[in-house]
Amino acid sequence: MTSQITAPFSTATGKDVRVRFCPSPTGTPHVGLVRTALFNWAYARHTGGTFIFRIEDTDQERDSEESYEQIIEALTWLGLDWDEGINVGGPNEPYRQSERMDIYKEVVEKLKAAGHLYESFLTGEEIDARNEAAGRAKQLGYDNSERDLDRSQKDKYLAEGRTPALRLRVPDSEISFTDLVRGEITFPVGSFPDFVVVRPNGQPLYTLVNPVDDALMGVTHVLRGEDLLSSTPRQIALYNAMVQAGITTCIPQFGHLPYVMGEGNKKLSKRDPESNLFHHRDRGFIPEGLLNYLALLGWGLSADQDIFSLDEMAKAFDVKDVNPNPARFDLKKADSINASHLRALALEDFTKRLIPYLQKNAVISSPATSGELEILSKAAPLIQERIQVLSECVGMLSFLFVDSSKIQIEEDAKKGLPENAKAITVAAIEAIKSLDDFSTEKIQALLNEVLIEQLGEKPKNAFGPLRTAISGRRVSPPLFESMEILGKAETLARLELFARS
RNA sequence: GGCCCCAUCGUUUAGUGGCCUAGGACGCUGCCCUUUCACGGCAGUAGCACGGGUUCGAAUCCCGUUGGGGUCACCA
Repeated sequence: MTSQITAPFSTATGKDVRVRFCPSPTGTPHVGLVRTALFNWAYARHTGGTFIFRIEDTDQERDSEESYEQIIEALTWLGLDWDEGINVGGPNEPYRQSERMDIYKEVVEKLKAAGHLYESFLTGEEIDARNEAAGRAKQLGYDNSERDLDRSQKDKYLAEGRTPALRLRVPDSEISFTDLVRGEITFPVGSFPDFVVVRPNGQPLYTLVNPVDDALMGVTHVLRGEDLLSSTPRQIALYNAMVQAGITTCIPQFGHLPYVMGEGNKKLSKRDPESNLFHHRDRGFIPEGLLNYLALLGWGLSADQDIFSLDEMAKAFDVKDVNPNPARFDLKKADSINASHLRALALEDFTKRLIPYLQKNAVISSPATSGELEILSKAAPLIQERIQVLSECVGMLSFLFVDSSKIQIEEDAKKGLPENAKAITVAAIEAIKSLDDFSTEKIQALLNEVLIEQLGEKPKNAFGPLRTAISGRRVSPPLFESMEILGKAETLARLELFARS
């Protein structure tokens, strides 16, 4: 039998580069998954190559249609477009593995005919038992003992009612490859046993289907998570068999992207809400910000620039520059990056993006009324530099959309107030009553004169109570602007309510 | 346990033998600006895991140690 890797690795560059994103539709999209999609996308765009989007739904137990749709929604929302695959088609249809079973059957036949696959009748328990009997460590797994089963033995098993799984005969040699992010990696002989590629019931497994589709779809660069690193030699062995069987011509190049870590020193768990892409969207990350931050987990545009656009990334991105060490998902930094992108948004765009968050929390109606939109258009510029994630607009702006009776004074807004808060408020009321031109400039000039000049209050003491009265919060948009938006009557109503409380 | 990967401030990164008494960003601290908060500006805090080599010279190359992570399925 063949025991060497003789197939060549892909040498594709530039427009010939073909990368893919091939998630399994299980659970909600994970930020690590998004990072993988992003790097593949960026590499395709950088090289001018092709980005393929395929779905690996060969696990009927765990796959769900809901998850499938969420993945598409995620990519669409993020703006990571693909050239070939789900919903857009292409020369290698279909792009859902569950619809490719006939193709796998054919490949399996070719592989069998070429002698690379053999029938394996032993069950898991029997394999364990054999290892125990042989004094062989259980972790070593299968012992390749059925490589050369003869006809009569097979018939005997068949007569017992057994059906065989199919295993790949792996080379008896070490396997090396040059990882795009880590350099040369070698696995010694015997690192892994012959592995199952088709279940006894004929169902092909990921171990077969993933490399087969990459081969058939002409994938030249496999950029994926570090967790797949140790299965790479197995896949190279399969590729080698496929090349020898005339199914494909070369082995793709591999690049293993570092983990996205969570708290402590563990891989960011699927159960951690911080791993959930939609959780971040709900908090108010915008695609620009989230993608920028995720890119920073293992890659950087330059030594001194953290903030960049998708386009800038695509221009500069090369897998070779990806850092191999695992990176911690740091929400504080992510927030800060997102805030920078929020500030960079055109005002109109920023305003539009606030609407769903306000609606979701019933701050404004859906669809929004023209009155609400008018208030929003005046209020949005006041908070664009004040929030980090969009959902903060709810707390910041809701006081502008209700009348005085609904204002609740938050606890921390009461804390720093001076003892004469009510006297100050009363003074402000008296002053404002006679003000006809209720504009920011006039309000500010007037209150400055009355409270600071005449009463001799410090600005902090003078305006703190008013802010609390108006917004119910310690942190709010600028005070005089807020008053102008509310109008004279509403402003007075709130101040009076506060003065009497 | 076998095998594989990883190792620069708290975090994320720059650094590919001399430009490094190690640079940026986030965080944190202080100051300035200021109607709170935020933004912005300025300043500060803090790191090459350890031990051997190689070299005139090492964060950078090699070996080892330690630490961390992953993987060893008829899941993907």
